[in-house]
Amino acid sequence: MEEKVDCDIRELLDKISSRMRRDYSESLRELDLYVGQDNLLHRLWSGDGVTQMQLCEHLNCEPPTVTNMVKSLEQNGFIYRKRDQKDARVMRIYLTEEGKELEKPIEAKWRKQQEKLLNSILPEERMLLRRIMKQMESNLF
Amino acid sequence: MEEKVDCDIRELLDKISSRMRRDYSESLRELDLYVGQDNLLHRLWSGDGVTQMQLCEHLNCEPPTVTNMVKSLEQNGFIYRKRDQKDARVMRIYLTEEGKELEKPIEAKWRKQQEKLLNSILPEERMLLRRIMKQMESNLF
DNA sequence: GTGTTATATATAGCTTGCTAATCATATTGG
DNA sequence: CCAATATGATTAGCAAGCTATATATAACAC
Repeated sequence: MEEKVDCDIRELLDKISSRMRRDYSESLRELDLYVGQDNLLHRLWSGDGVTQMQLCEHLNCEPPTVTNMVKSLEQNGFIYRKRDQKDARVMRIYLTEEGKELEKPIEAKWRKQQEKLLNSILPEERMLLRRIMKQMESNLF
Repeated sequence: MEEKVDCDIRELLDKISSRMRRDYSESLRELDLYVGQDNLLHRLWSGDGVTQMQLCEHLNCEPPTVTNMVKSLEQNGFIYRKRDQKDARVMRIYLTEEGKELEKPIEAKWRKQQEKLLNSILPEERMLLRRIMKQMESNLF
């Protein structure tokens, strides 16, 4: 019985996240972005000139993934790359004007998505949910 | 303030699910499977001879995704395809012996993963979490 | 019965992710 | 100073996911 509840949680998490990703992905296409690229841009909005390794850490993904995302975002004109002056191995990533302009529309989409997700869930429940999820996060890392 | 809490929830969900997927993916490689394929097999364990459209619905994904997954699983010898007798458009998917044998090891991995995820979260909290997530699920669909 | 429309699957081409292997540059040890 | 090692990024190749498009078959309309 309790086993079943736990199992539902794993499945539910899976369903919710894949559905969210799908919805969100569709919504981002309006801005000529793919899902995940918004997170990379998010990191840049709080400070340009970051290395790809730093993006790896922030996105919690592997270097080739960042290489691909950066390539795609550069081709679409949202960012540009510049080789570091002191260390020629390092690429530093900067926002273009177009990239900077995405901050507000993306934030609006985030807000919209979280409103949809949390609809009719009470503030106390949200607090509790957040606490439990924090615990789950630390369990995984 | 409350805005911030909500935002954390969206981000947390994203982090948790991507981390879970990553861990799980790595774990499945021991069985020569890729993440997502276990869900397809899961549908077959509760009844063979399903069409690809039915798999689409169960996995909540698009037809080309199922085509690719089925191709990969067939090449690895876990399933086989047979054209329907009455409707020549339809492909029916069946488990091979190898595919059937995966049920227990995969269930073990599920259990292990959910134990890791829910570590130190109390039964009452789990019940509540499940209820809130059910609400979130219905918000999205 | 033939033409049109609907349905099931497949193909092409894209991005996100991964791993394994490669390349270029830095750093460190002798 | 030069060899060995470490580090940052890239490339190749794979699977999950998508969209748009194509193909084959079925069902429906006239």
